[in-house]
Amino acid sequence: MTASAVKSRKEFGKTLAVDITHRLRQDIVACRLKPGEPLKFDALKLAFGASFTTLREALTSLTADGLVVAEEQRGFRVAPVTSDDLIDITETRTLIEIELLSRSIANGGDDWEIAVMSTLHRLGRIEERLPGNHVENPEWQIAHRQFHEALVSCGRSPTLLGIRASLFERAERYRNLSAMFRPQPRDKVGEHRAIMQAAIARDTALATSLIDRHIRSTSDNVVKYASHLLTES
Amino acid sequence: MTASAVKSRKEFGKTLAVDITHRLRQDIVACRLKPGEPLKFDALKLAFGASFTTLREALTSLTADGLVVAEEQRGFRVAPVTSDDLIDITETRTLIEIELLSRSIANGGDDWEIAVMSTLHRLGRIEERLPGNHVENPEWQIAHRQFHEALVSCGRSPTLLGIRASLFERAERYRNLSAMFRPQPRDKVGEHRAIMQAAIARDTALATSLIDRHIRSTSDNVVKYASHLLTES
DNA sequence: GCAGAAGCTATTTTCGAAAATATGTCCTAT
DNA sequence: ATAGGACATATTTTCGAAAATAGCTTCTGC
Repeated sequence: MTASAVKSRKEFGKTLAVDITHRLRQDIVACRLKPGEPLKFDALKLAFGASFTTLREALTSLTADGLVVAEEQRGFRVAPVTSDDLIDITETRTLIEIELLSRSIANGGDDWEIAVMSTLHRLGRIEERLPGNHVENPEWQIAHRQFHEALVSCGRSPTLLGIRASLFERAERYRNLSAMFRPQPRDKVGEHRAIMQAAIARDTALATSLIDRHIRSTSDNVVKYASHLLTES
Repeated sequence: MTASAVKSRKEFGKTLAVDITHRLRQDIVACRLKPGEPLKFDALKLAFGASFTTLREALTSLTADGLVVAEEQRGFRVAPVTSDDLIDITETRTLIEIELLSRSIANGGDDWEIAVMSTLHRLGRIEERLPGNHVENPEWQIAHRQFHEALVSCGRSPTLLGIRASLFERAERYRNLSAMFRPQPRDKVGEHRAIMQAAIARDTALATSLIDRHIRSTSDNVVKYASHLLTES
């Protein structure tokens, strides 16, 4: 267990349990906690400086997110990574992302266009500064997430947006897994720009088809470079 | 607070926390715990016979399901019912239910057809026995849920099926709310049979259009008979 | 009369000990 | 040798007390 060391308390939320949930989530998504790894309370206590109860609450939250699995009376483990799970996430994401992007294109106004363009711009600037493998760079990850969030931000469905956010995180874990072994990052700049342009142009058919391919090709890349890490099938 | 009295321990799961999660969920879906009602630990302790910690874990789980809302440092409340939320759930359900039904029609074999027909048959028998308002009857509720589950059971996506199950529960709470005030139950028998027939006939377009209307009309009925209970807008 | 502080009460949140359960080891009988 | 049982250890799960926080009431100064 090489979890994040004890940082400043209550970085993310008002309560310790919420804070630890976020930190555990980050550690799992970043694969600092390895897929399938048992999450034992003694070790977590040491790493996060919280009691059984608080940790238990955090793990229960993450179980709902699909990042942790619980076996009753036998504790918690980091959710394993499998090709079936990756396929499942990818298919579900395309369905939901396409729906939300369509709605955003229909509903978005000036502010939406500005948000999409500016988040993409920021992402581009970060990529210029770091020509290497930026997927491991947290700054890039945040900007990347914010661009995709901006695209769907006018979907007007809290439920669907919540599901989308959760799936994005589960997928991000697989991306991080593959990034460890990918020699050079594939060029997403062009893909992102094309999606932005189609969205701003209100070309729903093109934009959704591009986002569909974007999600699928990301998933294919994971299979290509990290298949040896995926258990099952 | 008129929650379910302390029943036999560990009815649903191996651990007490999981058990209490299920019981609390049932109480919320059945509206025995009213929407918006504060869930105070002293009262819950009395009603469920568990400690702070265990209750906290259960409430955290239900927060992820959208049946409970948490305000940090200010405790938990039963999720309020609002027209916006009902619309959101309904729209999201149609999207996901249509997708899963299409996939089931494409993938389902003999076993699937048998499951769909037999669950509908059971539902019909229960409705015959109880010509009144059967929505309040737990036996009917289980059979109704099992019929709809059977329809989508070959959707082959654990993630999507999990989301569907969660949304079904959230919608069920609204149905129960409206059932309290609806004078006579509308006749769902015909609707259910038509959906079953279209599904078995592998008429995807018809089946999905029927399920879409089925979900929307259920939602409309809630608005019709329980609008005075919905806060916001 | 009222704003704001200070203290008191109600409630949530966190903790570490104790109970319950699972897992591993060693012994015995066949 | 091996299956099965009994003990010992490791780990999770649950509990109630203690700490932290929010909300309410009262008091004071203007």
